Amino acid sequence: MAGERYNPRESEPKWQKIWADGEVFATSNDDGRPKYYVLEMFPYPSGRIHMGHVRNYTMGDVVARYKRAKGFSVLHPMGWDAFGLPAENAAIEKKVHPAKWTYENIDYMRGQLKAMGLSLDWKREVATCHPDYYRHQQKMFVDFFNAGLAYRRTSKVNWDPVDMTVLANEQVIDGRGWRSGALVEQKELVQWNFRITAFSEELLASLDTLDRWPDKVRLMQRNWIGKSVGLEVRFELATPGPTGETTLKIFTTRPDTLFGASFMAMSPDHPLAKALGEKDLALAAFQEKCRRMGTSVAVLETAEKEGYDTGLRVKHPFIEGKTLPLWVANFILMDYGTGAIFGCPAHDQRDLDFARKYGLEVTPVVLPAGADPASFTVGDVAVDGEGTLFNSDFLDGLGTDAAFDEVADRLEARDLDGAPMGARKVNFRLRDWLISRQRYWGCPIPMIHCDDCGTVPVPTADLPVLLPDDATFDKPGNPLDHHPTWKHVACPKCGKPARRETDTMDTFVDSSWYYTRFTDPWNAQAPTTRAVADRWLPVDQYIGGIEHAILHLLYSRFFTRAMKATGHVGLDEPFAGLFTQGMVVHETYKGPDGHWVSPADIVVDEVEGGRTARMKDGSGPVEIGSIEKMSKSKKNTVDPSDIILGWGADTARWFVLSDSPPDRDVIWTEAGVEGAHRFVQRVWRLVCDGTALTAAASEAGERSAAALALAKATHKTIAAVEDDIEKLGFNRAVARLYEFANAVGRVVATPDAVKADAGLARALVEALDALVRMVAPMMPHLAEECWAELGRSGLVADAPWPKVDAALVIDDTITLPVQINGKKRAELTVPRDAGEAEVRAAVLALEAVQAALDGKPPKKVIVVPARIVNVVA
RNA sequence: GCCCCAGUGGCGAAAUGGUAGACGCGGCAGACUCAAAAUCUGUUGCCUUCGCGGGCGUGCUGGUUCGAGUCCGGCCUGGGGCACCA
Repeated sequence: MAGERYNPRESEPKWQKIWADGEVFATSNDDGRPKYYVLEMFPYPSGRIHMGHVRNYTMGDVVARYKRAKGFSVLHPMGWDAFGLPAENAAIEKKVHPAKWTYENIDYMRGQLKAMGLSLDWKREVATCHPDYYRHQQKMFVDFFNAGLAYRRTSKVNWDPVDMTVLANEQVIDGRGWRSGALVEQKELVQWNFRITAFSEELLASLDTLDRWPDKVRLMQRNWIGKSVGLEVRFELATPGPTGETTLKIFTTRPDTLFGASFMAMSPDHPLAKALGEKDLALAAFQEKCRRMGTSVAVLETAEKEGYDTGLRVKHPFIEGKTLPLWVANFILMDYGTGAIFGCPAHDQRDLDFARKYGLEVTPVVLPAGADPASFTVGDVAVDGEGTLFNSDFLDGLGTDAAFDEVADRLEARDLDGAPMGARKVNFRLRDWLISRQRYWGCPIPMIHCDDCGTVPVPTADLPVLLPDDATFDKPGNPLDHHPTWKHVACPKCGKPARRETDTMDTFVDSSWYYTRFTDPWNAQAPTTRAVADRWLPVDQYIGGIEHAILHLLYSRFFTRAMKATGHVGLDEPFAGLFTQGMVVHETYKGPDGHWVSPADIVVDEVEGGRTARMKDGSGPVEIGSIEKMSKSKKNTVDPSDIILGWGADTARWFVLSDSPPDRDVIWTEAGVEGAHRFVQRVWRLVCDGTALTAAASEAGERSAAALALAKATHKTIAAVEDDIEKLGFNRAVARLYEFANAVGRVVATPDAVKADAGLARALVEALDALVRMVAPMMPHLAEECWAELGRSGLVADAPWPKVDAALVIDDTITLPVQINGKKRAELTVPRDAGEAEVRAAVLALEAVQAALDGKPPKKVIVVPARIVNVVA
């Protein structure tokens, strides 16, 4: 065997079979050792795995295998986020049933994942589209409903009037339906929601406890929840509204700027705006135009600000006789605050843009520090910071915070129609979670509508509510709704004919508790087995894409609380540790005909520092484009199966761990893969060649200098790699292993020295043993092959992580850089435990320091122990 | 538009506020070879110098510090999210 190249095509399936047959990675719920739950975000079964999956699952697998080696009882499961739109699109476009499409994709992708050699417990696999999974989700929905956490309200959707269907935001392109091309309308539907806002304060406060989450994710969630302390103010209308309204309630976080108010604005969906629109054709037309923009906030806020002057006027609460015009404006969201604001253009950019467009007054009332009140003006940039009030009557001279309180106090004390005019209020940006989807391929919402009894939950005994198999997808609209029989059902309360809810759940619901189901997926009676769930949870390390930083993670945090409230789990926070990985990106290529071409179809030539590309089939030159996220549309994808077939899973795994820090994007390159594969072969060669030299290894006495150096390298590497893996710094761990392999290689390259020195041979045995154990979490197949070559029994997958000998990690002397005025000018080697005075004296005696000081005493000498010395001349 | 993040050699990158460029890729030179592949060794930020050495250098710009890739302010560029893609 030695001397031959390592053949992954032969070895990888062999070891995968041995692991599977031995159930090496099956996890028992009765294991007494300390638990470690590592989880990667489960995939949507789109058809094939992509490089992003390879990266994600490799990282998780390294952690899982490493923790196993550290003696933990590791839970490392896998499943499928299997409901969703693409299956329904496939049904429409390819005439294949969503279930068939989904399960076939799962089968194929499971095979791909297995070829990666992941240490997964496949016995716990779940698919969210399977009734064995979603029946429990339906049970929890009913529990949430009974606990007041699920309710119905009216919400807006994007409506395609031609396809008669609700469109996802991504299906609305430039205001038109992606399939029909019809202008999209907003439509109001009564829909199911989860009351996530019941936990706003808690979801916010609890972020502080998630100390193993990235700060950026916590910050994003904090901003998303968007707690703000402000004032609700009821303004008096100068003349009553169309249905007798006398006041307009607004929410503001800046009551201090009230004297700078120059207009009032409300959402096109505000009840008053709607009432006005019924009598004002021009306003109705404006509202219609707003409704055609769709429901996406990003679209609303990037659209040019437009408004319509209703002609109504609103009294300024503090300026006698002053009234403000009331506008309907497209950038005011009905979902935030009260759906109406007062506009203060000088101190809010959106208000300023609006005021400039319509020629409204701009009165600055907050003077930034250092500005001159006489000459201060606002141009096209609003001044939104703190300052001192001016142009503001009784507020003049106050700071912004004091002015806030003064206005709040006065308005709270003032009466308008029998109630205080102002009220301090905490407002959250977070909205309740709309879970209704008017689609087939999702978890049916287990409710029944009865004309007499109202909305009644499906009794537990009748769960699950199964999706009908015989749905049709060639008609516009919701297949569940137009199914001939499915929705007709007897009311569980009174027995009279009633109708099933035909909405299904948002797929984010499915992914909000799968990690809990993994703890006991065999429980047919209940979503969870409390004791088991409580033992495994929280997930110790969750790994997935940064694109899930807000929604999926926030919904899961809510869902866990809701499950706790309904008795299904005993904890609040599901993910103790979170890591967000970067994307896999690749160069793009355009062929001779100007179309995108696949990397598989081209050849790159390196010439004189430059790179050019041409078609493999000789049809012409290829233009190398920018590096972008791998996508089908740009054809810059690399199929993991091709890589695994050509190079082996270990090469692919090593590559995605190498070079790029895991939280940053990684660029897939052919050259990088070749480099990774070279290392696979190099480890194999080292183990084979090294083993051949160490037959005479013995425990014999004194260690030679060479033996000590190798032993030190071994233990320093173990310490460093361990530290790196604990911090998920896989690229650093890889670099340390390269370095270590180089050190081992230098020893193996001197066979005579090894043969003559039993201590060195012993150190080499130890080094190779450690190398294989350290490489095992990353390249498990290669490691097993090497383990056998080393003559070890059993599997390296079952072997413990090597132990660090602390004495070999610490050196006796250290070399300190010596700076003069912050620039490195010399080095100084001192004993590790040298005192500060000793170091200082030695530094001042250095020739370079003497020369720089030129006989004068130093102004300052900074000695940072074991780090650096800086002499200030 | 709003929120968040990133930017360092030819390339991917490393660096608890303390020697910028570890490690890898690529390049160059050499060894082995009839030759090539594979492998191994050396070298490789830029400018300057025969050399020793010196100067410059972490997107731009200003600041804090004995010392800034790292901290703070203002920009530029690229990316993620914005509630029905997952």
